[in-house]
Amino acid sequence: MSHINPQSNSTESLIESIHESQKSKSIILNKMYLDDENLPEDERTAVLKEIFNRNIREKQVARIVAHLSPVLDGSHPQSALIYGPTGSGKTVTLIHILSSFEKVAFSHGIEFKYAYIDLTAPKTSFGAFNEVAIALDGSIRRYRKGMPTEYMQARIMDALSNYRGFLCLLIDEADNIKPAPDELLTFLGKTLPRKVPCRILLIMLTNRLNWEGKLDPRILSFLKKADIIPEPYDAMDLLEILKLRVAKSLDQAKVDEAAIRKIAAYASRETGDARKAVGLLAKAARVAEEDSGRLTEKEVDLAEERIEIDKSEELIRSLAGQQYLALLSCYSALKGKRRKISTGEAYEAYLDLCARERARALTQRRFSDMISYLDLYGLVNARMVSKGRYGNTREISHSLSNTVVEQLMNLER
DNA sequence: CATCCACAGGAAAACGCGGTTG
DNA sequence: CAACCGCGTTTTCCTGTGGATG
Repeated sequence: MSHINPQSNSTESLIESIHESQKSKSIILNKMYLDDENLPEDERTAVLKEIFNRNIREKQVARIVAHLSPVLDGSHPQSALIYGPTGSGKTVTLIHILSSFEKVAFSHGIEFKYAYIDLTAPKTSFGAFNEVAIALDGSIRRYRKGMPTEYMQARIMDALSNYRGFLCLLIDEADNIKPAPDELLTFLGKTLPRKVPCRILLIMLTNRLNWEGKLDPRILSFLKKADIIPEPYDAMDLLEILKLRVAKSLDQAKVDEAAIRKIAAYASRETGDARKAVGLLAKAARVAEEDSGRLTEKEVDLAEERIEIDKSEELIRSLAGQQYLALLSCYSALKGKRRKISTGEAYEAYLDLCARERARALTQRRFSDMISYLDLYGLVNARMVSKGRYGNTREISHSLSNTVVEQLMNLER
């Protein structure tokens, strides 16, 4: 550090100047707001508050509030089951409503609490009880494994034994309890209300429409559910959400309005998933930083493409060995030959590949299954065609862009 | 119109592998 | 330690398919 010769001096100035130019390119001022997962809880709710102050989810909010409103008169509304695709803001909306509702209820002199139970990661019914207990008795520690569920239930009841108001349990991804959700739901819906003075209101969120079909009908009967289906965000909603994020996290002078519109349009065309939209925004901002230093429609296109590539790469990495071999053989067969190949040709290529890799080759039957798997995940296109007398076969063709294929070919593992 | 190709895809048997039991 | 079990994967065997072709 202390010893400075002329050479390192020039290097230092180089570093400085590069740093300067990087800085002038930098768009992201606060990347925290671009990453939903890592946003601290209070910031998160703050962001939400702003979103709702802009009246984005008016209709849905109205629906749900109408459902809850009997509480203000002291009567007990039904439990609710809320369906909605991922990223349509179920969780967000409900947390917002409930926290506001809590305040309103308080001003009406009514005790109303809510607890958020997060089952976004799949849980066993034990794990689910654990979540409930943690949410209710305020302790942070998890209960150790191997504890009887009765004990957990007792803890839950203890926690509630002095509470006489309303308790709303918000169960996120309620369908995620692994073997069977019956145990938890029976307890929450049937046993608990009898043992505890407070009034329990279950709100369950799921993205599977047919979920209730899988439930025990007896459970359904005491759940007395009401269905609410929020529709996904439309482009206008997304635009508002994105603008908010841009204001929070980016250097607005360097962001084109048109680019934001484009992101909103893209995300709403795809799924209406707000999380994806924000993800795309983040990617585009990063692309812009590396590149021109401005976030325009061009950067959005680029980011879109990169997300596409990342997705398929991740997908390919997660493939089982044999499936990966099958994929390789498809594309190596495609490279030599024309645009379309038959299953037989692909299988031959696969056999070759296996011989070279000294891996045990699987049957054609299995291979054909793997082709359908690859087709399902969009790594190849494989549609059934009949060639009349010359049989039925799948025509396998590209579905990945050439750049991806290049990378995939020498993606060693 | 019957035939027949070259596979698809269902069913069931066989295999493999970790874990358990006698 | 062998025998056994449960479970997911793989093989084997099988029937089905749709249109070009004779």
